[in-house]
Amino acid sequence: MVRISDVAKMANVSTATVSRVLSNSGNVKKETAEKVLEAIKKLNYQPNLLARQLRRLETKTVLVVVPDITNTFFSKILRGIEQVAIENDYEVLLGDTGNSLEREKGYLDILRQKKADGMILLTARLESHLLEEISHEFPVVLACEYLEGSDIPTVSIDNISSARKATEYLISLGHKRIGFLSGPMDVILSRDRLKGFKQGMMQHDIAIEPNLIQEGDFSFESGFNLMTKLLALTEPPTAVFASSDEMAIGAIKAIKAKGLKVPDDISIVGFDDIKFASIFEPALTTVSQPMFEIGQKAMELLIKLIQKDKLEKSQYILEDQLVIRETCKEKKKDMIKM
Amino acid sequence: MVRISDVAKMANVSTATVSRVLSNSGNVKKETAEKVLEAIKKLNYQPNLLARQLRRLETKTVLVVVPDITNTFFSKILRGIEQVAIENDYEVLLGDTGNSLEREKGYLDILRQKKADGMILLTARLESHLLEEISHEFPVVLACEYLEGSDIPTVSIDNISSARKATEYLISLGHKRIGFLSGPMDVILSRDRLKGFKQGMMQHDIAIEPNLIQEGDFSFESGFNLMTKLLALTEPPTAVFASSDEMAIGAIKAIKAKGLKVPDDISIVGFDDIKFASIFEPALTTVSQPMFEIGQKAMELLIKLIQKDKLEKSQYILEDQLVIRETCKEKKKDMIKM
DNA sequence: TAATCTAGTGTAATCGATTACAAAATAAAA
DNA sequence: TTTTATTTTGTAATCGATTACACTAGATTA
Repeated sequence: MVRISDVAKMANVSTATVSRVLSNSGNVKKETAEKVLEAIKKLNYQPNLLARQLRRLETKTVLVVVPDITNTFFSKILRGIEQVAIENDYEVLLGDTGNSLEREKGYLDILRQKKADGMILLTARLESHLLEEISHEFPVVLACEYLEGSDIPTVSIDNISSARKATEYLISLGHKRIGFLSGPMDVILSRDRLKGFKQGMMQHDIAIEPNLIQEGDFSFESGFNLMTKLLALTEPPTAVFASSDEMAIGAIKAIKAKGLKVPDDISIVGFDDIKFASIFEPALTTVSQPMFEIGQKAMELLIKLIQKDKLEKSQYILEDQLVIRETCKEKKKDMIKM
Repeated sequence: MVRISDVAKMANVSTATVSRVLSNSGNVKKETAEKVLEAIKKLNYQPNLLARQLRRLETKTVLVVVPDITNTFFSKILRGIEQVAIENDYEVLLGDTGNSLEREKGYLDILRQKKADGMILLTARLESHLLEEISHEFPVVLACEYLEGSDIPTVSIDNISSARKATEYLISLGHKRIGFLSGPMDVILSRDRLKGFKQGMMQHDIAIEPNLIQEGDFSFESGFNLMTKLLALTEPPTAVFASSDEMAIGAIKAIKAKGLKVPDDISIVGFDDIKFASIFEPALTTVSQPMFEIGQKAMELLIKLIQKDKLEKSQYILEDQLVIRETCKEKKKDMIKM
C-alpha cells in the first residue's frame, strides 16, 4: 500500500508538505507542489481516509435508516438524500431495518461508534427518549416522521391536512360511508392521517363508524385483507381512503376479486404516489408526496447540523398534492329500497 | 467524548487491559474484567471504530454499487446482501449511480481510499480493464453481471438459457413472429438474453427478423415506446419477450393503448419477477430471478474474498424459473387472407 | 531449591494521515 | 547592509484504538 510517507520520500519533501498539497491549503511553492503531484501520480497514491477521518474526527458519512428499502417510496427519498450527499462529498451508509424495531435500535450504535457523522431516520418507532437522547449527542434528522413535543429537526408533509383534503374530495363526490385503511398506529404519521380523515368527516357532519376504520401496516397484503373485511360488512363503504398506495392497490385487488369495480362501485384514494400508482389500472388517485425533495431537504438539514449551523426552524413542511386519476367517481345513486 | 483511556483510568488498569476486555481476547482476570465492564457501563463508553479500523486496517464495511435503487429488482438483491452483512457484522455503504457511468467510476475511489473492505457491483458498464485492475487490488464481486474472459467472482443466473427457455415457451404456444425488447447492448446481460432468444428461435428454424428486435434500457418508458414502434409495423409480432418486467409492463400499456388485448392479441413475457409483476393485470408471465439469494451469495463470496479464503469457483449460477401467469396464450388461428 | 512455565498486566510502538509549532529561506523595508 | 515580515518547509504531537513485547508473580516441574 502506498502511504503519504512514500510520496514524501519520492518528492523529497516532508509528509506535512504532501498533506498541504493534498488539501490545497496553506502555502506551497508551485514547483514543490508539482513535484508532489507528480509523485502522487507516479505512485497512484490515494490517501487513506480512515487515517484522515480519525485525525479530523469526522467520517464524511451519514447513516440513513430505512424501514424497507424495497418500497419505492423510501428508495425515492434515498435518491434525494444521495444526490445532496454526493454534491457535498458525503457517503451514505444504508441501514435497512426490514421493519424490525430491534435493528432500528441497533443502528443507533453505529452513530455512537462514530461510523457516521449524522443520521437520517425514515422511520421512528423507537421509544422517543432514546431518540431524544441520541439527538442531543449527534446530528439527527427525521424524514416523513416526527416526534411529538420534540425539537429534532423534521422534514415531512402535513399529514393531517393532506388526509383531510383527500377525505373531503371523496365527500365532495357524494360519498358518506367512507372506509379508512390506516397504517400501524405506533407510528405518528398513521395517527395523523387518521386524524385528518376524522377532521374531514366531522367538518361535513358525517358520523365516523369505527368498523370502517381498519389498521394495517402499509403493505399490499394488509390492504387486500382489510378491504376484504370491509366488503364483508352488511353495508360496505362506497369509498375507501388508504394510507399508502400499496394498501390502496391491495384494496382494489380485493374489490376486483369480489367482482366489483373501481371506481364504479367503490372509489379509492391512496397515499404517497409511488411510481406504480400511475401505471396500475385503474390509475390511482392519491396524495402525492414530494419524495425526492423530502430526501434533499433532510440531507441539507443534516449537513447544516453537522456543520453546527443554526437552523431557521426545526419543522419543515413540504407541499403535497392530491393527484386525481381514475379511481374515484361520484357515488352511485342509492337504489330504492324495497 | 469518552475514550478508552477514561475507562482505563476509572477502572485503574491500562488501556491494553480495557482493549483486551473489549475484544474478549487474551487473559484477563475475572475481577479485573468486571471492574472494566463496570466502568464501561458507567461511562457509557463506545469504542471509536475509526481508531480501531485504522489500527486493524479494515472497515467492516462493504460498498454496494447499484444502478438504480428505486428499481425493486435491485433493492431486493440489496436486501439479501444486507442480511448476510448484518450476520457477519458488516455495514453496507450504498452507491447509487442513477445509471451514470461517471458515478459508477467515482465509487471505485471509495474502495481505493479504504472506506470499504470490498465491493459488490450490481452494474458493470465500466471499461473492463478498470474493473480488472481494481479487482486485483481489492475484493470485488459482480452480481447479475459478469465480465467476459475475466475471473472476477460472479453470481448470476444463466441469462442465455433462461432467455432461450422463455422464447421456446412462446414458440410452444404457436408463436413465430416474436418481438424482442432488449436492454442496453453495452451490458453483457442484455447481449446474453438476446443470444438466448436467438438460440431459441433458431432451434425451431424460425427466421429472426431484425426489425422485431428493439434496444431499450430496461425502463417502463422504453418498453412503452419500443412496443409502440413494433405495433406500427405492417405485420406486428404476435408475441413479445421483454428483457425486464418494467419493459414488459410498458409494452402491455402500449398494446392496451392501441385497443388490443394481452394475451388475446399479443402474448408477453417479462424478465426478473419484481413484486409488481404479480400485482399488475394481467399478471405477468416472467423469468423469475432469485434476487434475494443472489444478494446473499454475492455477500458470502465477498466475505470469503476479504478473509482471503479460497473460492471453489468464480462463477456461481443460480436457478431461475419461468413463472407462468396470465400474459401468454396460444397464438390465434391465422385469418384467411383475401 | 532452582529452573521453567503461565497467567495477568503494563509500556510503548503502531496504524496513516493532519496540523500546531518551530525553523529556515526568501522578500521587503529601513 | 541590517532588520523585519512573509513565505515555505520540516519536526513532532496528535487522533483513539490495538498489540508486540516486557515484566511480575505465582504455579509447576525437575
